[in-house]
Amino acid sequence: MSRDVSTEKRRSECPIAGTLDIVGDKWTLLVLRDLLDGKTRFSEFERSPEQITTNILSDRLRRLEVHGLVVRRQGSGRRFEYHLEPKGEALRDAILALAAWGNAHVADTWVPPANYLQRPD
Amino acid sequence: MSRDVSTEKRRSECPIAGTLDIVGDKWTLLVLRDLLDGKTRFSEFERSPEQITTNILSDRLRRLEVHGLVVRRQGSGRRFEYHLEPKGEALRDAILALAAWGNAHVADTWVPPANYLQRPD
DNA sequence: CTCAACGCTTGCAATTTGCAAGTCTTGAAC
DNA sequence: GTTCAAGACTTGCAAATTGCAAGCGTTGAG
Repeated sequence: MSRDVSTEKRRSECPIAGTLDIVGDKWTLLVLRDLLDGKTRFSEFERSPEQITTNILSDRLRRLEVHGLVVRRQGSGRRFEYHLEPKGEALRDAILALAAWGNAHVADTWVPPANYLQRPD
Repeated sequence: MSRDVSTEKRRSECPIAGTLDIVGDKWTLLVLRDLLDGKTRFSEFERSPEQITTNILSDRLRRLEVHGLVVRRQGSGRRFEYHLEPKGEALRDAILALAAWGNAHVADTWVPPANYLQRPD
């Protein structure tokens, strides 16, 4: 679906641009949100309210894996499980900051429970 | 170029999705970065290293204005100046978090000076 | 053994992005 | 007082990305 991830060009050496070159599209950060929320299976991501389509979901999971933010493991039976690596975990603060902005500035957003996406300690 | 901003549909009531519906594309956050960095003119954004094209830049500035993150003012002569509103300013923390992730996890990103994009006090 | 659910892939349409060129104002230089 | 260049865009069309619907190969339960 999208071209070889390893040939992708960076737009600049700016750290913000570099980050967006990896996660700056319409869907990737929402998949990461679900992973931070503890979801691990393809069908769980698919069931989120935004209704990502399967081709995009599968492409985004592959990219996240290639970039090392996610690992794909065998679950029970022949099902797969996707888990965050430290590199993906590390986006938690950025995602929480986006959530905070949404609650403050976008109308009719649901206010998540106090511990939503919070680092389990 | 893009269709009427006021008819755009939200994907869900999630605050993260709501935020991304406004700023979650390839370019918007980079324009915001430049605004936080004090740039105000069309040609200044155009000169950033990522080389945004003029049609996209003009579209993104219009969207940011419609959503109230930016105001467009008459500068000297008949030039325009774009300035952040509080709603746009409020994305600073999220953008700094993305920059921090980039510096930590993306190879060859330039490390910005300590006060880069920092809230002037 | 059958059948439904899971985890995808494929093909094609619609939308968005990218590129190049062109337009309309000033404001400065000659 | 006329050129000319810079700034701020718009337009048209090609290329890339996204969205939709359907299809396919494994399980695992009944």
